[in-house]
Amino acid sequence: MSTAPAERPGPDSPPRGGGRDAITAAARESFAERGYHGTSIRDIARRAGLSLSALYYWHPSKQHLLAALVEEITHDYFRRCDLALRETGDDPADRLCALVRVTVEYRVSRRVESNIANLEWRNLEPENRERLAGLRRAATGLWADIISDGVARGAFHDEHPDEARRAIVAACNAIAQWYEPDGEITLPELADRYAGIALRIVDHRG
Amino acid sequence: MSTAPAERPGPDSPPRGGGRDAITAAARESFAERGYHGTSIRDIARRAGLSLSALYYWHPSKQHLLAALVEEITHDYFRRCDLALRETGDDPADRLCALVRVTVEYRVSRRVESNIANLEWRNLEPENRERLAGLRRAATGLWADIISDGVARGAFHDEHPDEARRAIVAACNAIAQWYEPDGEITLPELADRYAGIALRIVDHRG
Amino acid sequence: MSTAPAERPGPDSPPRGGGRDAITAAARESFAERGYHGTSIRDIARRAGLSLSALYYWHPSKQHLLAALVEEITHDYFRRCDLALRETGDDPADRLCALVRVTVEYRVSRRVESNIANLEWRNLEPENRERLAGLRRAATGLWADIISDGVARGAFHDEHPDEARRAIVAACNAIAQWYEPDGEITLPELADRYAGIALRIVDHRG
Amino acid sequence: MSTAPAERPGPDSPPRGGGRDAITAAARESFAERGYHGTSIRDIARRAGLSLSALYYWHPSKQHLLAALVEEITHDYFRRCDLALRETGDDPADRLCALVRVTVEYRVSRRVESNIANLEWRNLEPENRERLAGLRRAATGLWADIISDGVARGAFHDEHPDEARRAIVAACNAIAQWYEPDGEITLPELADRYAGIALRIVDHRG
DNA sequence: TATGAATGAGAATTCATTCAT
DNA sequence: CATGAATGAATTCTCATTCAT
Repeated sequence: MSTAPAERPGPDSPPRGGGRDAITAAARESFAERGYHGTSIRDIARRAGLSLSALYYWHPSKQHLLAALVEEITHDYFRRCDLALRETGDDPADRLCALVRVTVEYRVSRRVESNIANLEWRNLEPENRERLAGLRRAATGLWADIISDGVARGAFHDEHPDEARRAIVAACNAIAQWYEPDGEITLPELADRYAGIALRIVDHRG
Repeated sequence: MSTAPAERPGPDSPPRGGGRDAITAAARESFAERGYHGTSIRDIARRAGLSLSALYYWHPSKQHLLAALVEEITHDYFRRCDLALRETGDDPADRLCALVRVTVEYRVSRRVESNIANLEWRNLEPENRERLAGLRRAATGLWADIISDGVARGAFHDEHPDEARRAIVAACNAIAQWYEPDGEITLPELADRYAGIALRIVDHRG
Repeated sequence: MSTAPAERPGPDSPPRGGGRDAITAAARESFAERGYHGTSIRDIARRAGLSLSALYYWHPSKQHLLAALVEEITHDYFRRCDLALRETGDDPADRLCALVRVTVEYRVSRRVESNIANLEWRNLEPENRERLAGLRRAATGLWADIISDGVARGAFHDEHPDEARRAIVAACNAIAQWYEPDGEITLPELADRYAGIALRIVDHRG
Repeated sequence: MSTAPAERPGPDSPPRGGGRDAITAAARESFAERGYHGTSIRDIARRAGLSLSALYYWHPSKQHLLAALVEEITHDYFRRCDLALRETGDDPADRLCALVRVTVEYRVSRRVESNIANLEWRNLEPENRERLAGLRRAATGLWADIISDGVARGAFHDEHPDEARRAIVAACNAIAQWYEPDGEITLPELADRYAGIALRIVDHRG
């Protein structure tokens, strides 16, 4: 209810007239390209094809725009993780691979969003940051639980699960920074490779 | 002795001395804390305890300040890598571990600098970015060469050296973002753990 | 169907009557509280529980809203003065007291309106101000006539009737600025006291 | 030697041309003419013959400008009252007349300032208002003490000293709103008339 | 009658930068 | 070496107002 409509009107091209969505899309792209402080609300309005004031009709402030964006992205990512894990059995390796897969897929198919969530977090005002901190911790927990479970069951042999988790997450997150959409490597293939990397990091032994 | 403002920063940043160093230190901290665009030149001057004009005496512009910082950091990091590799034999595993070690150490002991080099790169103006791009590529080359050598020699068995390299580098870089100086883990211990992670990523088999 | 815009729907809409009156009442209160320029048309609409557009349906502009208010207040006050004097004999002291009484009563029972008429006069556009200037002069004339009549008849002995008039009017007008509705003094008592003050100012000798 | 920015103003201000004083003078005139909210900082800057930014070099905000002005005026007025009373004997009638005289003089010779202090008080932010509230109360106290002393000594016979005080003060304050500098009446003469009015209000009997 | 969506002008304030001294 | 004073452009945000529906 709070942000974008449930129905997505399409992946791109803000059509004139869809005020709110055009602004959100423009903000997303601008923040991703130049960062929060590097983006002026004029940039956003221009990109959305609207006036400066229209922006304020839909959003109370630039900060609110960022917060709404980060919130939506964070929820979206978390929901996908949750869903993927629900469809996966309880084998730790399977679960780790599922989480890696969904993350890689998200970083690739939602590059722009991923970079915002990863890089602009620090530009949230404390109030907004705190509101989302719980969700962030929950996402961390998804990884941590799988890894500690794998270690407990003897599937993973890494002795430093925190470092393993951080390394895996950092590697996956970085994808959004270097991935070029027209590269030759396919998404499933990339996901496979990162799943392999993750399994090796936790020292999985079949 | 030249007194011209273009002089190189000789000693290793004593926190507050005379003009130039105070400014550089203040800029470093400010950029790291709030990002380039989130920092005003007044923030820097205030932090340095100097007037705005003093800042312009030493540096022609805010962008120049960033460029100088990024340049220094990039050179410094690269020099350390180079040095470490020179003191290491030609065993790929040894070399990979050496590079991980020096990187982890840098990310921890120069957290602030690491974050600037990693996050503010995109705020360099094209001219400055291009001037440093070669050095960046060279650093990438250090990792790539080691890995491809290891694969060639049969020490590493990973089939996707580019992904392995990116994963290792991303994991190491991320340290600067989460490391807390007063955490209980020691630096050598941390370096060991990341060396292990790296070896597993490239699928090293002793 | 797009989501609600930034501004909250405002759950506590005042139970005011329909459109026009709600707007007038809201404008009256807002102008009194924060002044004409300190009040935005949005403040008024919000207070009236109506949309911005509804406001423009009833009033062509913010300035018109002020002018209408001042006009109504000025007429209302003048009518009361006129009425009171009509019901009073031709004894100057009686007439002066009657005018004081009606003024005090107005300043107390219509505090908000009194302050608007007194303080926001200068924010009328020249056209509106001129339209009401005659009425203002007429009100001044009521006082002046009584006083000069009293002097002529030997009832009042003040030698400076203009200053006397101004002092009496200023004293009465100021009531609207300090009077607290829940104070212990009753309105008739207050009117009596000010009547006494006025008589002393004009140096009335029974 | 000019004062440091954003600090206290010098005692003498009006000479136009030096940044700080020009701004203060321009703000004074603008606020008096159109009120705080009716004045834009552009108006002030234009009037001062300076750029918008110069204004912010000297004053941190528009509100600060108002607060500084009101503070200076209030102090100045109070100081004069205090001084005048110190030079006056302890006869209540003499003291009341002295206070009236100094007030009338202030309202006439500092019309602009008087109107600001009287009309823009409500546009001070709570913090600033509270800081000055004590001084305001002290000024009220000067009047109240004299009147209650006069009543106690049997010099004044008014039975409602609060109303008397308010009426006198309101009458004096209003002068700033109607007085025209080129009117034919001289200042001492005006002061005499108001002293007479005041004595009659308190029902002074020689 | 009313509203939702939009706008251009203008609000206060901050920006990086300059320059005489 | 360093500063105090200033500036024009840009910043975020609010204003009164409009108009199709």
